[in-house]
Amino acid sequence: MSKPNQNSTSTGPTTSTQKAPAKKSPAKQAPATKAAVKQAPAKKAAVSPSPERRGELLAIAADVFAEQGYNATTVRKIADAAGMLAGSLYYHFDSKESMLEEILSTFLTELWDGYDTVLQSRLGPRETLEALVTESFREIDRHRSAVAIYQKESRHLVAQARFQYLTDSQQRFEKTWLTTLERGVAEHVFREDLDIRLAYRFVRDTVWVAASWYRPGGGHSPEEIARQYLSMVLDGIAVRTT
Amino acid sequence: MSKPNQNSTSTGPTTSTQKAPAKKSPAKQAPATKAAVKQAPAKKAAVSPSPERRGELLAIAADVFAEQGYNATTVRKIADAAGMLAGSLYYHFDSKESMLEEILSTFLTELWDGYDTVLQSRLGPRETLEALVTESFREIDRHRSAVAIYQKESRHLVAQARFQYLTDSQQRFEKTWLTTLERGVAEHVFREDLDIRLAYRFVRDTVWVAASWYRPGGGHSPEEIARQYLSMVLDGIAVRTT
DNA sequence: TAATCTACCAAACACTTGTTAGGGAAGGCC
DNA sequence: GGCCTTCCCTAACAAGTGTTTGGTAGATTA
Repeated sequence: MSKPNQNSTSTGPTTSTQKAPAKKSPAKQAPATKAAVKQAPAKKAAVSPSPERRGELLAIAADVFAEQGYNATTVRKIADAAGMLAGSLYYHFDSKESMLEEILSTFLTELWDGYDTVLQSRLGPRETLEALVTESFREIDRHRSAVAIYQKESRHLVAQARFQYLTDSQQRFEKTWLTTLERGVAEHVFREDLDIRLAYRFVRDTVWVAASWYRPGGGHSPEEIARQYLSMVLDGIAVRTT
Repeated sequence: MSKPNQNSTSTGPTTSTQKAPAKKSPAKQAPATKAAVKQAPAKKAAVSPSPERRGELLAIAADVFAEQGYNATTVRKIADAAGMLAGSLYYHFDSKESMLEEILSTFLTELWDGYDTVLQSRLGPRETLEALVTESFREIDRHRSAVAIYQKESRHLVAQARFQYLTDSQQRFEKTWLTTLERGVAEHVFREDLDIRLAYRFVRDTVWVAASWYRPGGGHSPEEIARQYLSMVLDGIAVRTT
């Protein structure tokens, strides 16, 4: 009678794999509606529940996921935080997992929008690194919950076909950074005596773990933090002995 | 008839708070045995189940916790990995949570043993930092699962009185690092133009996130990784422009 | 040989989990 | 007015959860 939800807006960033429902989730539940699985009912348009409300609820869910962890978060807790009952969430979303997916895919889409803008500027390697790091801190500022969730859960999710885009994004991420670092070494702006993969992980991790402690409005703007981080990453914390 | 378990060996590192059972866990379950909660039955000695077997099982549990996450890990999965049934675990441990506690407390105890050895040597600030970082990578090498668990779960656990020692350890950790950094600034071996708290988080995070990708026997020894990390942290990845 | 321990199994328990089905109040539109 | 849509509630479900209880095979001790 009333169930127009589904994730019509999960654009599936970086790669538009758009896998069919696949259906795996918790247990073989309700063998009712035995058909209607074969090919997905032609994507029933893309409307019904207002996208604004979805966005609100997703923001709430993201906060709870980030704070308690995905598995420790029950749909009832999310509903509580939203001031409604558990079942009501299923008017907007078709599963707890699809909320997670939409949160992460939205974040990654915007992240890569920012990265692509940087990369298209074709800056030098050092300037590219600076711009990428700064952009990363801006994304942490904007999507701090999503980043925290990504950090904690992505490792367990990559196994599932539904989250294929996480793997894709990660690979593209790695390639982007490695290329930048290698270019820097070739142009003699980055040290060549370092293991480049180690340096990659070093830069990557130092940036993103900041999401675990960063709180917006805490005296430091993202750009300010980025500047300090870059100063440490590029020049180190030791005093120059010249 | 047979239930000699309990966590007699959880020494509760850094601070021996030794809180009583507290009993909170999953729901108010089983109103049977309504008494026997009031004051904990006087710590029934400290023997029975062989400590070796406990250690084996804890190592297995730690691996599963680290890989799947604590909440996503069911006791049945642990039992599976150990080649036994879920209920049998309760001969050795009195709860899933107490396994987690023993894993983390064991790790932290050994970690602080190592740190204390370093700190007692009264090295200069730079040498202290180098030694602490190196020691950290050795601990990651030895307790990689425990470190991974600590990274992922400690944030949710600090709220519980049972895990008070996590907070204690964290505070001591912070004080140790901040002092070392401040000393370094005072002695002009570390840059003084940096936000010291930011530098602290920078160093702390860069070290410990390595546990998420580090795999022992992967070509790099802990000391080797430490050396490279230290090189980046201290001198940066950029080429010196003198 | 009998008594005792150790370490596990088998089966259940009380409860929580994600999810569904049907219904209904509020408001806009004809 | 009647109708439809939007958004939520009530109440339940089936499976999965941590944990307990009682039992027992096999080694160890007496």
